[in-house]
Amino acid sequence: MAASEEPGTVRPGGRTARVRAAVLRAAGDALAEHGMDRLDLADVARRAEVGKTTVYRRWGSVPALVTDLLEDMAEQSLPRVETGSLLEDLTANARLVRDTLTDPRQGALFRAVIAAATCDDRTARALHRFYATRIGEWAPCVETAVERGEVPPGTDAHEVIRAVSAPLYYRALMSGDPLDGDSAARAARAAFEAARAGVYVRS
Amino acid sequence: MAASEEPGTVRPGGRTARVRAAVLRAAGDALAEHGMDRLDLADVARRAEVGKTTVYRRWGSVPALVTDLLEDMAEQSLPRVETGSLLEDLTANARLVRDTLTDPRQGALFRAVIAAATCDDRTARALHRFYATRIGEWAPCVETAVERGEVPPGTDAHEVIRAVSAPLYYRALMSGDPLDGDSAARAARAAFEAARAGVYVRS
DNA sequence: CCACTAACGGGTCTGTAGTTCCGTTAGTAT
DNA sequence: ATACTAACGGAACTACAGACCCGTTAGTGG
Repeated sequence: MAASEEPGTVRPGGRTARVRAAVLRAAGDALAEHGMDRLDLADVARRAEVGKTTVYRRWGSVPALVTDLLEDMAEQSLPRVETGSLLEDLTANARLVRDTLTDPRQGALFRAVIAAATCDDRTARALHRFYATRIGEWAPCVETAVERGEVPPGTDAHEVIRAVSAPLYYRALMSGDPLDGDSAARAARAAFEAARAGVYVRS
Repeated sequence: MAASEEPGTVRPGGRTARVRAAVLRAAGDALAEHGMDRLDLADVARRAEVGKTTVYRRWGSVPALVTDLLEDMAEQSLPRVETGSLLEDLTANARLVRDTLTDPRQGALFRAVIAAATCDDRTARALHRFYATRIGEWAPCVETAVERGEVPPGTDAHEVIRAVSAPLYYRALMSGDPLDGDSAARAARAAFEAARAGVYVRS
């Protein structure tokens, strides 16, 4: 008998699922309040009204819990817009990213996850998958823009989408400059102009 | 007598300075090896060949130590180049940032500091000051480019420099995409083209 | 509906990060 | 050169995150 599978895999039904949901929610709350270094699994258990043992058994470490939280977030995909203009699409994306980073709960959560990824390889991989998914969802709007002739053929769609997010994350995490409405518009315009100039054409 | 000043302020001479240097060096080594969450002040003390008590007394917490380390790094300013062309200057800057983030020691250190800043306000402020200084050092090359007529008048020099770094940090910390030579060149070109198109003109 | 056992949960134990105490070393002022 | 005391350092102490044990609850398959 293979026996010791991960707990929660054999009976993923009612209680197990409820516990997972409650713990992830509590972990999100705790992360948003104090950073990820002050995250105490016993505290998460208390908030989730769940036995401390359960949290240690199912997740074991802070990075593991954060990773699971992230994978849960990745599943809740937001619908992507598709206007007729690349600049408008990119601006919509920039606004979405800006709103996420500015939101007290979501923003703190992203900061915490990114911090956790610098310490733990599994979390880092989960984070990379998360962004790969998100970027992949938005890439088509660049591809249709190529077809419309808005940007040169051969433009790397993923690179354009990354270029929109990058300055916003840079402000949020590194430079600390305000993330106002202008930042989002400027990030979108910068990516748009660079793409039009052929900077992102694959060599 | 005001008495209890911070230790190290009254006699900053020989021994105190030596201890500070040894501890900061050891902290850098430890940060580069395992992430900042696995940073143990006792371990730092051991590496620095210094009493554990001293480390706890002078810094007390991981974020405080990281902050001091960062302020120490900020003082060691690298000379900035100034070719006759904005694109070349920006490319030089991009290469510098890329090399820093790719270097095993420096890269790990920056990741750790950024992670620490998400948990601790003092560290965050120190990090923001650090980037403000670095960006301020490079801003003049944009200003001379404005005078030469390479980019429109009213262009926000700081914003251009930030735009060069942002995609590189984004790759290093969030998306996990490789930081190859092309990335640096592309980051510089993107910032350059956006600036030329007037995206960074102050409104 | 019942049996079987996966998964939970309270209580207790342990390793270690961080604190405190007090004697020692070495900057600094005269 | 000497005195004064800031700052260091070893050792013993404390508190708490995380591991473990074992009895209880509730999904799941017949």
